[in-house]
Amino acid sequence: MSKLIQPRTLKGFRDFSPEKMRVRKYLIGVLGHVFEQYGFQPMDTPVMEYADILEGKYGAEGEQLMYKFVDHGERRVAMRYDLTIPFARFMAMNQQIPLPFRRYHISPVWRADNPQHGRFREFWQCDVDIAGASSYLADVELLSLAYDVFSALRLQGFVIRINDRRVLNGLLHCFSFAEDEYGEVLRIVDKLDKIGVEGVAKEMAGKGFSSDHVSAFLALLTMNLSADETIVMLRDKLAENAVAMQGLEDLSKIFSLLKKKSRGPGFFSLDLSLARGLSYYDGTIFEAVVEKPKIGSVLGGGRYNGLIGMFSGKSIPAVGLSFGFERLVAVLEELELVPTSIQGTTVLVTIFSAELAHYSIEVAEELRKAGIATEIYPADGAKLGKQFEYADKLHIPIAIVAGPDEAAQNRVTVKALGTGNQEVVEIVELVKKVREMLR
RNA sequence: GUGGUCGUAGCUCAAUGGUAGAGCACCGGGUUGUGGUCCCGGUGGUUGUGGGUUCGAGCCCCAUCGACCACCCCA
Repeated sequence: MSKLIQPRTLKGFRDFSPEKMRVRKYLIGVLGHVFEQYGFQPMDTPVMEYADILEGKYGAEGEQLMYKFVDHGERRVAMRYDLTIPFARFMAMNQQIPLPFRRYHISPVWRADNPQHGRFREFWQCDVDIAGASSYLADVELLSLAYDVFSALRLQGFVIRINDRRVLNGLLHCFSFAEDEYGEVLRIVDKLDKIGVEGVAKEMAGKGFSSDHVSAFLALLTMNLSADETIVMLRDKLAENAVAMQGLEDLSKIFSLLKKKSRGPGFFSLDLSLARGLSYYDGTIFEAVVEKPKIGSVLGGGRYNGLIGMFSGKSIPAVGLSFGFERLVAVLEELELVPTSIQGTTVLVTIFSAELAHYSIEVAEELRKAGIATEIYPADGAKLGKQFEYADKLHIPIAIVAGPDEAAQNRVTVKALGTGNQEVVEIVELVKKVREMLR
């Protein structure tokens, strides 16, 4: 006898039991449904790409987390790190596609990050993008879609924060930060909701930024104003910066078009302190958080007008959202928002004996033809009690007994496990009776 | 990648450095045409893995794998 191999899974990689898969399938279903309501089409890309396709797009930190290796043909390859870069590559390779192009993509990506709650090395992302539309109207479509997704998932409180990199850059310029400092400043500012104004001020002082500029800048970012008031205030401040003004006007139109959505369970917020880490965003940026549980952002996104051009040489404006699939799964599980009606088997047909197995199979066929998910107990010697127990454990709502008494009269006993009520019915009445019991 | 907490039966957890246990789950019986409750009995462990210290290690030390937490970064 050879030694047992220790069963184990790689750090940050998981199995999905049927129970876990049920939640995931539900989420995929809701997401896909809303996306297709908005006209987005599904697509997929390979899990591996040539390394140089992905390299240099995610910053130095991102690059360290990328799974890279040399394949059997000596090619330098990398595992998909997100869904946006492969999409950009796809667009560059498929220039016959009519623009604007809307697609969605729900697939796993890989990052060699240290795992934590709701954070894994293999995890699913869910991207929705519109390529070939530079207008704020594309942004409005996506933000409206995000709102509808969260509503469809029955999330009670959520905030979709919106900002614009052009506005942010304009402000950084106003406060005399040098252009090569923007990235670092924004990275620190992004922690505002986590470490507070003082924490950010302290960290920026630590990096040697003059405290006058920093405190005035932070005061502006954290002013407690409505979106409209913020825009009015900034029009004044950014008047001489054409690029920033363009961003501001886009924000203005976006907010005015989204106004009527905010009467539901969530709202949109113009948040000047929202920065987002990824470097390819160059216009609007988005992020969504749920009120509970505290799990970080469940959605990120923004405009990346310059990205696709890196592959095609021809600039194609684009804007997209990336839902945090794993975090949404965690939210649904913790808030118990997955409908219990999403079951597996509806009916278990018991096997009375080997001699009567054919009768049980006939009964099961009848139910399956009617679209009722039915399984037969796969053993011809098990006691009925054991078979009922099995049905009960799997929360199968209905069990059928097809014994000699029933078979002799072309009947079966149909039992609702929940109430314990049972009835003997003719085979021709079976489907009707089962449907009735399910109500 | 850095720092910390933890790892004992399928699950949740006990066990002064001195005989590895409980509850639940599982299997069998009470109940050979009916589950959930109840009663009785039973199976189950190289204590994550590999070394070391010790007369003796689940417990102490080192390494390693994994989970979680804080950084980093992000979904």
